[in-house]
Amino acid sequence: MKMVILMKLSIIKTISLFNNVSDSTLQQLTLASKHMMYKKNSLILSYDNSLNNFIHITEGIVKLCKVSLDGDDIIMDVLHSKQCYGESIILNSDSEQAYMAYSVTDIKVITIPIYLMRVLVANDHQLAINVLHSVIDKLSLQKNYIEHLSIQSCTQHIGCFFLRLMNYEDEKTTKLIKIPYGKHLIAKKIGCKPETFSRSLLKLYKIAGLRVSNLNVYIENPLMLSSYVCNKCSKTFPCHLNID
Amino acid sequence: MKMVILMKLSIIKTISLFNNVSDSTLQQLTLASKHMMYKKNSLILSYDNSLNNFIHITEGIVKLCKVSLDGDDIIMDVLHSKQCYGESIILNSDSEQAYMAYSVTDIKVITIPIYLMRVLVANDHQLAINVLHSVIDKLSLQKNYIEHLSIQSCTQHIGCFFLRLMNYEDEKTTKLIKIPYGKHLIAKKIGCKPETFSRSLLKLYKIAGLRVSNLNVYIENPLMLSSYVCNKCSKTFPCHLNID
DNA sequence: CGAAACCTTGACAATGTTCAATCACTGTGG
DNA sequence: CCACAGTGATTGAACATTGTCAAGGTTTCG
Repeated sequence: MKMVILMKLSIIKTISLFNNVSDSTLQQLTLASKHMMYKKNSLILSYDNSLNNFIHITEGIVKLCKVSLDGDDIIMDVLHSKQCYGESIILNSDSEQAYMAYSVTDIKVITIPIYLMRVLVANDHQLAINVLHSVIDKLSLQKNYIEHLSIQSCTQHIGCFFLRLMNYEDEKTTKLIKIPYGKHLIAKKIGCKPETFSRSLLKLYKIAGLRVSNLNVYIENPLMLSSYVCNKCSKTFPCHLNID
Repeated sequence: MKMVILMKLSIIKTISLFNNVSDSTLQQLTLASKHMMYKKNSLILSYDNSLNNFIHITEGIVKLCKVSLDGDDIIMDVLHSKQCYGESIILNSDSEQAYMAYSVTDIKVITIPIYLMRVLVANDHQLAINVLHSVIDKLSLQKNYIEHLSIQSCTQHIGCFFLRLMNYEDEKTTKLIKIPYGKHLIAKKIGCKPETFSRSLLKLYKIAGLRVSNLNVYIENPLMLSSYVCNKCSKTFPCHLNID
């Protein structure tokens, strides 16, 4: 039993949100955390659960969604490993924030009861600062996202997605990248229809020699791609966004 | 001189971000704050200034912008009285976050050096919590905004804007509202061209009897409007957003 | 009154969506 | 191992929405 707790502790310690927090905080987090594995396409958090749990992705990819009145599901976010969800409900468990979470690949996650997070943030100043940091980062990413939404065409969005993926996969600008999840989901995340996504890939081939086969993408001319994608943006290539 | 400081203090105390912070914090905020008035269409913060100042709008309307590579300006946000800008740079003075701020109407604002905010947040737990609260609220508003962006048509956006304005102006659903700033700016904020904005107003007239004359808007059938606007959203009327 | 800024309108181009048909890939059971 | 169903991806044609450009109308304010 002790072994399990030590292992949990060592994992909790690797989460940047918990850097430099007090030993007491670490201990409580460790004891209350649940470490779970799920198969691809499982329901991780239902509407209700998402209001009561903070979640950290240790491995794999998770999508957050809502269901619209006419039944379609809306992709709110796609989380990769080392990302988390639930800061927003620490101070304010607003039902507007209730999402559903599904695994997109096989995953490992850690969940922590939100009431505990609430207590700890109220008492551990360092934890509060860390959470603040994390939320501010998300806010910045979202602002960039909104900026992109209002400026870029669909084709530019997709190019942008690949450019960031390139950045993310390798510090040097790789020409060969791997799509992390299905095109259907990418299209939804970007906010267009799968058909439009397909056609955009064709355009990107003409523009920058971007070739897709299966889940592999080869970009012949990354500079050309970035000049097409980023020409209307306020920032210069490479975009310093991670996957958001 | 003492009178001025007392007045400043009393104003600082009304800002919800500073609720329940320590007396020492209040005192430092009061001494370091600058209370300014600007005429309509003035530059409030340049790119550089916006990285060094936290700003709170006491009265009037302010717009935050960036300039894109091809010279257009991009509206990042429109702030109303009691709103503030600068939490994002308290922990991370990232140049991506540098915006320019212009007054849209005559305004009164308070600025506080960001380095002071940084020190105070690091030491005053209550202040850190308040800032966290504020940032989380903004994050939620942005998530809703993104949801709307990806779901609604331009006409729906505009209808949504008016519905929220109705909510904001009066607790009861008023039928008569006043546009707070020029249509040009609304269009940019919503993310469409002025021409499209114009045409959308016509559609809204046909749908819900929405009439615009000058800066006055009369909505004959608010329920009809909300059913048109909100049919694809995950939330029901009335939308609990304030102006964001 | 008249200039400048703002708003509206029209015709057309560009972009994205819808719907239907087809193709390709995957996994299952015979 | 193959046939088959089911899912996901692509393509085409018609359609809807939004953007662009140009012209003309309105409001505001000196």
